[in-house]
Amino acid sequence: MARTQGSHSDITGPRIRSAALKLFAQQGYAAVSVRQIAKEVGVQAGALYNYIPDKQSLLLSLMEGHMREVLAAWEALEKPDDAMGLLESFVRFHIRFHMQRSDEVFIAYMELRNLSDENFATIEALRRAYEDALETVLKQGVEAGQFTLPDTKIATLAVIAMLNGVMTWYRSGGRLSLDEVETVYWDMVRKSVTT
Amino acid sequence: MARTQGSHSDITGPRIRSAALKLFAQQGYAAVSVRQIAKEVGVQAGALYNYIPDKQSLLLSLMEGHMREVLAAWEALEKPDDAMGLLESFVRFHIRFHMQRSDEVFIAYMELRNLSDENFATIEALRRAYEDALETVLKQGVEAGQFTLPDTKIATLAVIAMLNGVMTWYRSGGRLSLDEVETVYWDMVRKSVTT
DNA sequence: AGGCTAACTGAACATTCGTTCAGAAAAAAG
DNA sequence: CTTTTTTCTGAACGAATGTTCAGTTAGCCT
Repeated sequence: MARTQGSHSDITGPRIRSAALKLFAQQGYAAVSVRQIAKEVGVQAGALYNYIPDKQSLLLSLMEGHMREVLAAWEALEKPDDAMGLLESFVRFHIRFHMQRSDEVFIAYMELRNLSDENFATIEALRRAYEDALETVLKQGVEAGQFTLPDTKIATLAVIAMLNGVMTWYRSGGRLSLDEVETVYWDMVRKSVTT
Repeated sequence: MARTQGSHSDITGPRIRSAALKLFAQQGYAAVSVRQIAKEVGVQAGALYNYIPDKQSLLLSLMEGHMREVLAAWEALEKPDDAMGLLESFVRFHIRFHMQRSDEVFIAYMELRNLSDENFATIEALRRAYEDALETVLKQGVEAGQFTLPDTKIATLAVIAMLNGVMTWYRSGGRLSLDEVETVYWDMVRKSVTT
């Protein structure tokens, strides 16, 4: 046997990516074998190499794709222009967007150490760009006298870390709706940056 | 050759644990081989099995040991009895303690998925106990009218996530001293839980 | 109908993995 | 000094790893 029924590049390619995404998030990059990914797709291990140069490139591609999507989504969002409204937009956007892609987020934050130095630098630059988006908002608020912060850089990291925490515990169908969670977090963030 | 000069169970045991700790934190449990740990200790791979039943037990032991130490250290701490003072104590304790053991923390939060179901439950229970310590403080503050929180459970998780964020970026010798960092975070936490 | 090519199989490759164990040597006990 | 015990070596085990590739077939084109 060789080429199987209904096989198609357009289909197999994305399926490899989504299978890898799910498995990497579940078990970690190093713990997932190429054969495991192939099995999930329903194909032999060797077939993957028609789509990826090697395992590490697959990881990089997943991470880089995710980071670029986050940035693009934030850029594309319609935003108010006062700092307070911007910050609320960011908080709600971050929680909503990241909750919809918890696997991608998990990988992007956990598998950095499995990247080569060069690839690491690539991803790190993208993450910094996203952090800068928030810091810009905070700086604007400080200048306008709306926020009181001794250090916008630390505040940026603190807020993002806090928001990322949602993904470690929130499960849809739980006690609170996603909208309620957004509001609770926005409340805490707002208070933490104002006087 | 067999037993080498100066070999001693009392020495090799801890050295295995600390080598494993360092390597697991650096590269992840799944990516570190038993032979790598052995090399770091300066011993052959087989020798490790005089000290551990298997690789997984080593991971569990490291995680469990850490969690118990955190809990014990918090219990042993001398604390004020008003909620505000307690919360400040917790924030400063958490940052200081966890910064001194960043490897342990990293492992305890990242390698949960490499644990068997039973072992996972053990660690999860210990983590919950620590979270409860903070939630108790928050509840006390809410009852006393000092804190304003719609949901102490979420607030607990949000605060811990925020504090844990320090470890992803703080490096000693940087722009701020650990004490200053503590103060900045305490400021944000205090404001986020009060009106 | 027949040929072409894209898509996949299945076997093989050298390495590495976690783990076991008989035996050797150092340290402790007598 | 001799014996016992503790601690480690070195080789071996089968299984699994990432990756390559010649061969086979399904779907498209003419």
